[in-house]
Order: sequence, then C-alpha cells, then structure tokens
Amino acid sequence: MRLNPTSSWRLLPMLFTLAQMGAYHKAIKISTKHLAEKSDISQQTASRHLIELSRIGWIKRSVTPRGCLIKLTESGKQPLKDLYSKMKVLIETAHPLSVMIEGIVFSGLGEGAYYVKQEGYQKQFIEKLGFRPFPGTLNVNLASEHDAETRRELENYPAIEIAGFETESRTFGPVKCYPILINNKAKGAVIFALRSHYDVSVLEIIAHQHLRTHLRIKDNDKLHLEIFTMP
Amino acid sequence: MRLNPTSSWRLLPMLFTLAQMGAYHKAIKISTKHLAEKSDISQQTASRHLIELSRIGWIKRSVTPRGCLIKLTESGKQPLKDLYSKMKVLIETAHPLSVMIEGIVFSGLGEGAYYVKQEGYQKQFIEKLGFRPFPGTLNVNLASEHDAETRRELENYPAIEIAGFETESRTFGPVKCYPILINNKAKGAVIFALRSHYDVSVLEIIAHQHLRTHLRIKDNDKLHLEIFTMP
DNA sequence: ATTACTACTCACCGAGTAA
DNA sequence: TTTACTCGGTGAGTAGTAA
Repeated sequence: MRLNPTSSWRLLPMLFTLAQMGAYHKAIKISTKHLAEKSDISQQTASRHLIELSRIGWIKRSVTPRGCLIKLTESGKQPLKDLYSKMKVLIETAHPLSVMIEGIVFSGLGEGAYYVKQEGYQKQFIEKLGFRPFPGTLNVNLASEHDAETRRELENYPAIEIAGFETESRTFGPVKCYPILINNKAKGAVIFALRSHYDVSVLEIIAHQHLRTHLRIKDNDKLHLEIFTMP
Repeated sequence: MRLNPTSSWRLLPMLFTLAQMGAYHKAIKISTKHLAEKSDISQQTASRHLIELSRIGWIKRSVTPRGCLIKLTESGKQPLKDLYSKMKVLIETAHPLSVMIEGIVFSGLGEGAYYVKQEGYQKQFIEKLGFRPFPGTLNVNLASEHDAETRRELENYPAIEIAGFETESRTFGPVKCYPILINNKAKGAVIFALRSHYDVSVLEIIAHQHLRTHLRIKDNDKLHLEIFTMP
C-alpha cells in the first residue's frame, strides 16, 4: 500500500511557493533571500531547499552571481498535480472515497459459496474487481452502532454493479459490491446481494484467496475493513 | 503581506489524510495506531497531531476506550479549501498569477504626471485599483534580458483595462495596468499606455504616495516589482 | 550584492511506558 | 486493547561566514 504517499510533504511548501511565483509556467529570477522572505524561512533554508529540489529533479535551476533562474520541471509539476487531483476528488465529491468499518468474523451457513461459484457472477467479478473469488464468503458482524451507521450510509455511495442473470434452472439477482482492504493488507470486496438472507448488520466478503487461511482469521476475530466507493 | 500563508503546512499532511479517510464528510472511527500506519508515522506522533488538530479546532474528536471518532470541523475544512483553490488557479490557469521584474529607477521627462492627473483616468484608477494615484510616475528601466522577456510575456496576460476618454481639448487613449508590490512593501501599479513614448524596456509606476519619498528611492536604485495579473 | 558551507540549536519524532 | 505522557536522540532550520 501507499505506493504514492503524496510524494512526501517535506519539500511541497517550497515547491508550491515557487509554483505560485510563476515557476510553474515560466523561468523566474529570484534570490534565495527574496524567496526566504516570501516563505517565511531563512535564506539558508531556502538555499538548501532549492538545492534539494534541483537534486531530485523537481526544478531546473541555473545559478548566476545575480540570483538564479528557476523553473519547475515536468516531474516537479507532478506532485502538485497529484495533490490537486486528490483534493479535487476530496472536496468536490459529496461522499467519502473510502470508509472504515470494523466487524467481527462469524461462521455463516456456507451458502455464500453457492452464489459466488456461479459462472455468471464469476465472469463479472473477474472483469470488474480484477480477481477470481475464492468460492466462499467470509461473514462479519458489524462491531458497533457507528459501524452500522456507516454501513447504512454506504448504500448511498456509488458501487460496482454486478448484473443479474439466468441459468437453465433459476434466476440470480443483481449484486452491488465495493473493493475493500482487509486489515490494511489483503484485497477483496464486500458484496451486497439485493436479496440477502442476512440483515444490514452483516457484511459478506469475497477475496481471491481463502481469507481464513491466508490471514489466519478465526471466528470472533475483529477485522478492519477499508471499503472503497466509486468516485 | 502573507496574511494567509497557506495556514502553515505543519499539520496539513495529517489533516489531509484524515480528510481522505472520510473525516471530511462524516465522523470516522479510527485508532491512533491505524492512523499512524496509514500516514507512515509513529502512533505517538499521530496521537500528538490529533491533540494539536483538536486544540486548534480543526477537528472534532471524541476519545473512547475503543478508538476515537473524528470529523473535520468547518474551520478545519477551510485550510484544505484554501489550498485547493490556490492549486486550482495555479494548475488550471495558463499564466502566472504574478511575475517578478527587476528594474532600475531613472528620471523621465515628468510627462507622466500630466496624464495621471487627468480626472478621466483618476476616477477609473480609484475604482479599479483602489487608490488615487500621486500625480506623477516612477520610471524604471528593466534590469536584464530576462526582465525584458518577462515584460513581453506580460502583454499576453489579462490586465485591468482603463478606458480612454475625451475632454474638450483632446482625446486620451485606453490604458492597461497591473497591480504591483514594490520591494515587497508598497502597493502600486504599472501602467501601459497603448501609445507610450517609452519603449518596451521601460515601466511606468504609479502609487498612492510619492514613492521616491516614501521608499527613499533615488535614481539608479534597483527595484523588485511583483506584478499581479488578473486570474 | 549573491550562494551555500559549517556549526549549533531546538523542535519534532519515536521508544518506553503508564493509565 | 486503547490514549498519551516523559524523555532522549536526531535532523531540520538558523546564525555566522566564506567565497
């Protein structure tokens, strides 16, 4: 996880200040002293930051006795663009990108496996979730009233839609699912059958592996689920 | 200056992480340990940051033995919104918000005063720049080729437009101007008469005060001009 | 005027740990 | 389990200064 941890915030203030002063668009001439005043740091720190920014290739800098010319490089614009797009989603989206839910593992009736195994579902899981689910579900009870509240709100957030289908013998209804991260480690998904035999205080989890084995999970263990909504 | 210095970057990473985890939109339940893992810092630091965020009122936090409920307050959303809107302008605007130009003061022919004094201009200056200009202009020569280049680019950036007008005796042409900050201290504006008797290597500055007195400027002094474009 | 080196300080971080 | 205290080490920021 955290493959792109917003590129470390350490040099962002300086990068942002430079960008705001025009270095995002053009080469600007600025002395470390002036830059220091603008950023409310010492001239020495400004100098050091410029050296570091230059070293990691975020700015192109040519030092002259009369000040220096500075321009952000394309790779220097990237962390700003990354942060911007994350903030855009955050602020302009009316729902959270992900919600955390805690649940307690329990043994269900094993009925989930029957549904998950259906090729009509499997094909869509592979296509839309990116993995072929282990034929079985892990059942968790929501741990607290706060989790139940979050579970209720989740219904309103956009999900991955799995279409219903028919076989020779019967009809299978449509399903909603959300990708999840279990205990901050394993990928999976929660599935909400629109006609589930469980109530709203229960989640059904599928994953590529058999989670009880893979994560050494047993009944009554508490699981931390990060549930991702669609943007 | 720097009345709103992007609200100090110190606690922004933590605030942003919380926001991304959903605390921007709803109360989330999260332990300091979990938060620490997500943010790649220690549990102790996470705890301390939460206390600080809570103390300055950026988050509402209720601590329970089993973790804590956290939600951003309105004033906590503000620094994120501020940063977002600054980044929006930065990234989605095709030109810099301001450019720096260095210039050398020289004495012109004193002709600027005649134009600046015209009531037809003055009324618009007051309305659009927010000050009544001292009747006179400060002339500066651009200090280097880089400054001349910036001056040329400036022509393409949106300006405050001052309309031309007629008196009984003659016609006065339209003028463009940009608000400026002189030596990071005094407010003013550069004016570009569309029919100027100076060439493009010269800037004419107006300000509320007599700048030579107010900033103790004399001929051949070097001035740092921050020239603000219109968004 | 500049930039940026070498010291040095101190604020921040994290280990240990109490509650 | 939690949260959050104390305390000691570390590294980021600054002062002084050379070039």
